[in-house]
Amino acid sequence: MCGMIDLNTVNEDDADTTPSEFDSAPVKSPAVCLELWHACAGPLISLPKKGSCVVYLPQGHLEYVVCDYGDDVASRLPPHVFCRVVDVKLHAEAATDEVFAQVSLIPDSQIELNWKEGKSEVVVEDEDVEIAAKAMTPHMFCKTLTASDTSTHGGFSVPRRAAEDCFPPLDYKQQRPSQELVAKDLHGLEWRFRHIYRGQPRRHLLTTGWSAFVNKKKLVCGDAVLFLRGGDGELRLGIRRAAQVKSGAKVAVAYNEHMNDIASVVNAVSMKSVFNLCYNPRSSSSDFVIPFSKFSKSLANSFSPGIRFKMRIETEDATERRCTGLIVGTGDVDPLRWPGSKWRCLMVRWDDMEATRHNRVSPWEIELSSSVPGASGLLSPSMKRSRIGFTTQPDFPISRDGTGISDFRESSRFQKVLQGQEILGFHASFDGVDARKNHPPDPRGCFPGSMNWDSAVGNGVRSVMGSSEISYDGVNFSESLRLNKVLQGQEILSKRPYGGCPTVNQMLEHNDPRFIEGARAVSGGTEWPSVMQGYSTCMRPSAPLVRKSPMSSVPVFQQPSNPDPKCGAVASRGNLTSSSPYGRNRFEMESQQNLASSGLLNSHKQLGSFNLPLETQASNMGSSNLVSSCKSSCRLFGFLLTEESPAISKESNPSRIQSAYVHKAPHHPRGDEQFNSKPSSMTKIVGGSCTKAKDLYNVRDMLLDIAM
Amino acid sequence: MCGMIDLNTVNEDDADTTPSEFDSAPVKSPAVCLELWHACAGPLISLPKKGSCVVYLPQGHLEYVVCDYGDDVASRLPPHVFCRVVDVKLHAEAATDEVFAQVSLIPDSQIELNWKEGKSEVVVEDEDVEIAAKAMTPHMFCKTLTASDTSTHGGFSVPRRAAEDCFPPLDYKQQRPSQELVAKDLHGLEWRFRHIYRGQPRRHLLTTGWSAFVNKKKLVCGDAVLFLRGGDGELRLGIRRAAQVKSGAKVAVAYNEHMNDIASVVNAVSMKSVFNLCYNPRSSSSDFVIPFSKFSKSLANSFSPGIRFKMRIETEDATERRCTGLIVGTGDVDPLRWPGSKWRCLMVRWDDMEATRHNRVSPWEIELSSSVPGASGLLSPSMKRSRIGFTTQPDFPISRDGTGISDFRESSRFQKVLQGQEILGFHASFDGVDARKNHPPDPRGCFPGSMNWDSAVGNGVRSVMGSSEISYDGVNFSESLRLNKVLQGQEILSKRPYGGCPTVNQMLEHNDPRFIEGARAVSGGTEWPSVMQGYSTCMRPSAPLVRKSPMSSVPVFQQPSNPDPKCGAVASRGNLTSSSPYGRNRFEMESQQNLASSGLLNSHKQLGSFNLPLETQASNMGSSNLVSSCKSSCRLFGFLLTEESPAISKESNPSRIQSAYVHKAPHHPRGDEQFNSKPSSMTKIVGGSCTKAKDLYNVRDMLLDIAM
DNA sequence: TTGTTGGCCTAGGGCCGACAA
DNA sequence: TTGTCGGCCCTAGGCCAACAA
Repeated sequence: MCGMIDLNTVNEDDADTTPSEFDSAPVKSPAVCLELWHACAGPLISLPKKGSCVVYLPQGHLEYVVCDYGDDVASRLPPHVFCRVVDVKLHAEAATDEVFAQVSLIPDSQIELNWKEGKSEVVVEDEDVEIAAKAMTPHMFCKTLTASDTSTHGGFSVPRRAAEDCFPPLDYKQQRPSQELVAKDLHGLEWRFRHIYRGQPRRHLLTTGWSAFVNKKKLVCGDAVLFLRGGDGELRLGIRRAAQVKSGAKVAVAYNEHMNDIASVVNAVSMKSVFNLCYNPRSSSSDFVIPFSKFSKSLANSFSPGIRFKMRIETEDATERRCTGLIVGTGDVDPLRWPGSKWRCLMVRWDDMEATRHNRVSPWEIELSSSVPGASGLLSPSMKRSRIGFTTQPDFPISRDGTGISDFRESSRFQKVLQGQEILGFHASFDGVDARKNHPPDPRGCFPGSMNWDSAVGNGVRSVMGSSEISYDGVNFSESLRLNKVLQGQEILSKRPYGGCPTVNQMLEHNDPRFIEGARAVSGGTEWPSVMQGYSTCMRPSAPLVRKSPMSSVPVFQQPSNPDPKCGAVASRGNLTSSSPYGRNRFEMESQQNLASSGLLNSHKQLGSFNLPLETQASNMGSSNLVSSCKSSCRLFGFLLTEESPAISKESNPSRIQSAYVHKAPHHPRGDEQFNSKPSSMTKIVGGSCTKAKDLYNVRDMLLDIAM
Repeated sequence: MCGMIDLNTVNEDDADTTPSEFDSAPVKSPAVCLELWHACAGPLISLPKKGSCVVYLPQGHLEYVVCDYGDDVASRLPPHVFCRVVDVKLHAEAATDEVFAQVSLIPDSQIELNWKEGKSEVVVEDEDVEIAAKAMTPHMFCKTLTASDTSTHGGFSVPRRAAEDCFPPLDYKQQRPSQELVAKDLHGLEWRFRHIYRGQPRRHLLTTGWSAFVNKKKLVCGDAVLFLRGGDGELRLGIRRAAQVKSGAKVAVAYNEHMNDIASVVNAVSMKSVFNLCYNPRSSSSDFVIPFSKFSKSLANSFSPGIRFKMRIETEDATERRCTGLIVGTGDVDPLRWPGSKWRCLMVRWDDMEATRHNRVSPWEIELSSSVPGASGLLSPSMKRSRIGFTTQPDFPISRDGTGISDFRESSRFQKVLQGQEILGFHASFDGVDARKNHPPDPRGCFPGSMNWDSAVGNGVRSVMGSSEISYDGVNFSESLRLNKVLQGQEILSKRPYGGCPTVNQMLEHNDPRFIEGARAVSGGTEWPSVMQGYSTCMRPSAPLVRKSPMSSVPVFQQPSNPDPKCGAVASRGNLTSSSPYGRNRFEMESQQNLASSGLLNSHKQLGSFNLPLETQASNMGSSNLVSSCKSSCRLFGFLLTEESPAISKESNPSRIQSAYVHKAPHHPRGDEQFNSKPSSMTKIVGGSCTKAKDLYNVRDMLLDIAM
């Protein structure tokens, strides 16, 4: 009993170091435990790797922050800011323990130039050796808190295997084995718990100290806690909060920080200096920073009206849905301010009508269902020319009757785990058996990392053709590795060393710089008519669009001509004015897709994918030789799409940037002496909340450096 | 018991509407109860009146926020921004209940022009009739919480008179009279308390509900609560927190908001549009917005090296000290960025050496000790010329042996109240009996308001001579009215209707616009040599300053010549290098001052103060015909200066702007349609925290309107 | 008159095994 | 295996009068 009181007292003291209600303005701790950070971020996280190339889209960023904004930013920024990742720092909110990453980017016009010229150098800085080493953390568990866990009445019921795996062993010979656990949270704060093994039947419990933790962290039923035993034996303790509505104040803070971000980008682009964005893995998505490879590969495709596609969409509970739709047009969202921007340049029509999804998507968000391996790459040069030169060739064939083709990579990524499943470290067997069976690891020992960007962009793997299906095999393997363990619907992440892959520099098929440069200087009529925007759809003369009425949401297409003979799919003939002609049985549709894509795979492989690329960021058609083995998985996936089953439907999707960049760290782009001398004094004033102080400098920089 | 539980439950529910620890970013409620706001703001508050004229000094504002800043602001703003007060809105912080006011200003160059031409029109908008009517609130009390009040062990002990005055009467015939009190706080939230009259001897207590209030408001021993029964009988409940160290986060937020303020000023000045500043009555002072009348009157004086002055300085516990010193020079603080600025243009030397006060003050901060009624006005035209034209006349005589002359307005303003003193409404007798006896109210029924700016600036009363002692009588009366009730060291504010005074437009003695225009275009040598700054002191040739060494803090003056014969004081002869020659007995000094000032009063009255002006903002010498009756008050004042006695030393000082402007509300200076259309949608996003949302618009405006 | 203290009651925090899903 | 419940203990919140300043 004395020990229990001591525990409580200790936690009470610890609590004093946490921010009080009065000064809980968002303050971030500078650095956190790497493995704990990843554990808290969850399996969906994918971060750009230091040294890799990305594309930042200020248009998307601004749209995410405000629906309406002035022309000033647009006039100062290109629609696509090509950058190199200078640094990636991991942080956690002091008040909420929410993890986020600070990504430092530096504009690098060379990336764009190289790309336009068709060559692409990607420098790989293998600074992540120790990161990779530390990333292996098998001893970890995550449990969603039950009502009992969070009630004031009792303690925390520890799943048996979790306790045995993560906690120091108890002396079971004693009648009531117990010990004191000390676990550090993301901020390094220590939390002490009494761990006891008692009851009939025996079970592991955390008693004293637990309720203090629950109170201080404001945990509620549905939140998850996460214990992790590091290689050093130290116990770490993290939180994954249940999806919750953001308060007005939080929204406001996020807005503020976003505007700072954008202001700093404006400055940084003109100064070619570093700017920072913050990456919040668990916030709602708005992909305004994407890997360069994903960007370039997606643009290697041609997006003609009538092409079917699919897209993964996250839901609040971190589960994922897959939606399919039809491209109905292309064109600038905002031809005045962002001419030539690829941001949401595709007008789409979704298959499920009840969804109130955006009717515009960006090329990299989607995967074309009807793309043919090799076709895109083979046709792309002429495509580019046709795009500019008004040829009558359609960019791409359209699958027969509009259903398009879907791939099955999704299904293999779903690792169904039921309650009571074993917790396994990396050394244990993988759940992704099918994938491994069919695609043994790269003989050169190239292990994909858990963070897709790292392995993909960092290693600079890029297919010659720019078609992502070339790299499919490797990706599938990578993903099966990534999400291999789940306990009670909470993923157990087994991280892999990465960075061992050799850099592969390959040529891109894009040779026409105008494709990216876009119609920035073009008022209309050349590329995508900029007078058509919003609900209007644009297309090339070869596939003229006939709109019934300006406000009609159901445009009518003439059927495209010249379907690609190599493609197993046939151009759509359906009159698209009929309401949702695709609303047919999912299984039937996907079976069709299976046939089409499996047939395509072989022809594609013949095109010379000499390497096993590790990434699939480029969104294009999916095809897989796993088709024969994943029938049941497909059914599962179809089931998941129709029923909400969070415990099973948690999916790992490393090929997306699913997060919004919501916070920014400071930078001082100008060498102004007065400003350089200021931070120290200001930091002193602000005291402990160092990051907040830094944010202020942004405002100051903004105001004094830029505004005045 | 059931009733008690109900009470607790109700408060628990109420608590849900208060911001949680997670979203306690400063959010302000849009409007609060006027009388409660004033009660919480305390007696030191003085707000500019709607329609009145003020001078905003961005230099002071910037210095308050950052010690070091770029040249951009300065190049965009004049040192003195003449403005009209468009609006004054009262607010309270949602998280802390701290009151603040939002002051909307619009630049008005006409004020400056008129002033330079010697004429001054001040429009009085008598929109405050209902305000004045509501401002009368006799039924109020304020109690500093004791250890018992804030302990979890018990409730709140209500002072008997307070309970009888503010709470609904109890049925004392019952054995244990009790009732439920419902009081609304600044945000309109209702708090319920059980009010019981029990114990032996009987006393009033708040039991059930009290601890919930203490917890939710995070009250600690030393904070004060404030009950107020409005005219409608509704009970109101406010908080005055004890002086506390601001957290880093708070400092950061304040910084942020200040920068927004300044940015909006830059924009507003160029656009001649409205900008907003926020006025925090209880924050530390930095007078960068002052009433125009105070500004102009103070500058009507001549500030020559060697002149003695006094200045009121606030201390943390809201008490006030009065400091005296000597003017040792004049000149720009920052001749490069703010040439001609009157901000802290006076270099001073304080009498008490241990004080680490700023060695520069602004003219309106001080009151000259040796000014002679009429002398300033009579001499000022030549002064202006001499200032520009290098005459050899000293601006002003200096009192004999450097002690100077102080007035007794201070003393009459102190209304000593001991514990247990009666609570009296306005209708009751004043404590300022002396003042009333000697200075009956203006026969025209002009009652000074509790907010000095209102009566002073709003009524536009200005003396012909520009010497504030002319208006002394009225001021003294005003102030005695203002601070007439104190209970337990907490003031009970009895507000008066104001605005009943007729506008009096009078000519200023300033005819030379260059006096104000300053040496903005002058590089040096004409007015105040701008090459001399920082520690260097400037003076006119007639009163040359001999500094022992450049870094010496003890400059040596030649004694000024030509003391004004009308002045009872004689020019200082003391060698000012001797350390603190003024450090003598206060009473002796003040007795001297009494004699001097009383002698001066008559001569002054002969100069034709045909009106009874109501304000004393202009800081200049004080003189009073109260000299004979305020001997004891003087002693009290002297006592207060030497001993820290917060319960008694609380002083009303309406003639200062003692607060910093720390927060700003939004404005949309640009007529841009896009911006005008934005607020509604953004407000919707932010939801309840409307003011926060507005703040965001500032940032956006800043970024998009100005920066980009 | 009112701040502080001890007495006393009780709601709820917190540890336990029982029981059942 | 583990979520929930009732039993039980005990702390601390909270109401009270006594006492003292």
